Amino acid sequence: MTGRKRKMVALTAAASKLDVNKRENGKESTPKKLIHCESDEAEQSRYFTPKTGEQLRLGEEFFKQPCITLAKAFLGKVLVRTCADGTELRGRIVETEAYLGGEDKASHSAGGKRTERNTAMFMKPGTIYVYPIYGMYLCMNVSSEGEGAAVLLRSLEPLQGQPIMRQLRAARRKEGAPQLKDKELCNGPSKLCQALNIPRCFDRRDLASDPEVWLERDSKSDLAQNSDIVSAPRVGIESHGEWAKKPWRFYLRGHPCVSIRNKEAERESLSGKVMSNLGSSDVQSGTGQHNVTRTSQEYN
DNA sequence: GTAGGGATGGTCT
DNA sequence: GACCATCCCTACA
Repeated sequence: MTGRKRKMVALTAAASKLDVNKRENGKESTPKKLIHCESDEAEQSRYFTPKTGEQLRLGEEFFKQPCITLAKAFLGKVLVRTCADGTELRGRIVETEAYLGGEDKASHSAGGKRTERNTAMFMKPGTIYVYPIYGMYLCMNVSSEGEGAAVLLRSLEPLQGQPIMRQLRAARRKEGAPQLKDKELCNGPSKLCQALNIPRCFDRRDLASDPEVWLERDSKSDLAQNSDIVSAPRVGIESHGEWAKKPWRFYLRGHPCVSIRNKEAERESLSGKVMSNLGSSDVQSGTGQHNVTRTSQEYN
């Protein structure tokens, strides 16, 4: 049996377990053996202990922002996914990309093109757009203000439910592969969909009102406000000419969960900050820079 | 740690 | 039929 076939068998087995639990409980559920992992204190986040019972959820007003503004506003916010048994998976957003639609040729909605697949991009701000890519992966976007505009969620910092995330991610990996570190659970657009069990059927759901997935402000820290946001060209769209160069990927400088670092962009934004601090003109205009208060060492 | 190559099937032209 | 907003594994430094 090839490695690929082994993976498919493992995936099928994991899916079967979900079905078994669904039948036993009369409702969709996370596998029981996964639920028990939740109580493992040693596996809890090193970064953050979530508060409970607080009204932290972001409503529809939050999503009514221009695409680039929203992409930056997402940084530091917490994506929450509930399992049928009430277990919650949490991850802090540390990397996003803005796709503006219209003239943005790298966007699925470029030129106002509307298809069955990208319908969610044209729905009200806060609508989830889930699409398959490369035949075997999914990516999750959230629509923003603007015709056909949406923000791609690229990376999360796992905060809660890491054992479950690890199980979900392991289902697609080779048997006997080394265990994933926390920072490797959600450091890519498709990885975060796997780790939070975001299925294709979440497409067109409303992030502001859905009972199974939502966005929260961080109850403990104002990470994004106190961190430095790096603006870099978007990933994987090299074929789109000048649009590939637009610095519309945003991530928290030095964060270990970012999928791909762009050292050139980091240097440029840092030198721009120094110039700015010296009283120069707006070198980094429009790149959303903030004060530098953290280093990569603080995250490790 | 990083670079290179292969896998994969839905979507669009 | 070509493309693709990715991921994983392996080899090598």
